Amino acid sequence: MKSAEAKKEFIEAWGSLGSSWGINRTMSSIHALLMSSSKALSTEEIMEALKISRGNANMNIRALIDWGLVKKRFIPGERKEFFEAGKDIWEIARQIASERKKRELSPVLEVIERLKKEEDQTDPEFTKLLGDMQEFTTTLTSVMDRFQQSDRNWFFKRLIKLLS
Amino acid sequence: MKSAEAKKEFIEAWGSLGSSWGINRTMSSIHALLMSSSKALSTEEIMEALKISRGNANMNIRALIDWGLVKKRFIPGERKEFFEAGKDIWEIARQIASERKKRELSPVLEVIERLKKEEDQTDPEFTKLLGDMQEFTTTLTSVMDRFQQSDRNWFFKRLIKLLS
DNA sequence: AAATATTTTCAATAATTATTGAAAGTTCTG
DNA sequence: CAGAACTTTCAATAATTATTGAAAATATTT
Repeated sequence: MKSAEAKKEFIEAWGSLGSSWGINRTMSSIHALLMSSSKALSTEEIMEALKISRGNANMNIRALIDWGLVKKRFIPGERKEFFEAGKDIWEIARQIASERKKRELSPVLEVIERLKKEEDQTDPEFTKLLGDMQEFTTTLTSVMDRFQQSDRNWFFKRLIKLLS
Repeated sequence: MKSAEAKKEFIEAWGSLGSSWGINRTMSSIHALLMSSSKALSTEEIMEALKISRGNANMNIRALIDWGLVKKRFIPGERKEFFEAGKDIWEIARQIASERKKRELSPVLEVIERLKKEEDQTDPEFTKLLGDMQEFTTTLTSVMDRFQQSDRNWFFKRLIKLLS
């Protein structure tokens, strides 16, 4: 299979993955396109490759930059902007985990924490549920924070140890 | 704050959480309702509590059963079905992780694996990306499998150790 | 087996989310 | 600073996803 064809399939698969996890399909497609590209691409090239409008391309490129997954790249002599994605898969995973935690986990955890403090404990089972959830998320958050702070090797080594 | 009010907020928060992670909001709301209920509920009670139609209630209850998060409960003397959700948060997390992996991760990983085998390696950077992804997902899958198989205490203890 | 209770299905509709494209805004160049 | 190149915004529209409600199917009782 030709590399170009494989890239297309990869872009489609990555787009579906994002889509099924609540992320705009175009956003993840652009991300996949840039990850699999050997050079930085302009908005035009992205529009062309994915057959999308300028507005759509622009919005989703901005979102990717906002997520810290894509960076602008200035090319000497060129007037327009070029974009490139990081290719270190551990760094990418770290970044996505971090952003999702910030955007789509923390707000809910804050609600649970507040309810735990404020609810009148009429139903002991419900009180227990809130307590257990807090304990669980505290542990999970610690793991994720370690993952965030750590360099790849540290976390990797620990993981291997955990699995042995 | 009254327990009933806290439960309502919890249901809303859990619904939003599901929604932002690509899960039907009604499905997660029903799950939250059942988790926070001290007794098994009938379809009517769920419809009433969440102000949803019978069809919607039925479909999402089935989905929750399919995900292994909710079970039917027969109540002596009652003709209709009652439903209850497991309340062990570690078990719930394990179940959700397992289902999501099966439904929304594995299909993509299969594509990546196939591409890695079949692509012609014209672009070394792209070949590396596929390889790195496979390595990453293999590690992640191992961790998740351990999490699946393990009892709570085993994983918990290891996690504490990992963090210390 | 007819009447009744309950569950399931699914076409129609509603609600949400994504996309377009053109106008407005910005930055650069001669 | 005028014009050209490029980027951003956003109202209109399209596409997708969720929900309803009533009919069909199934199960239970008399």
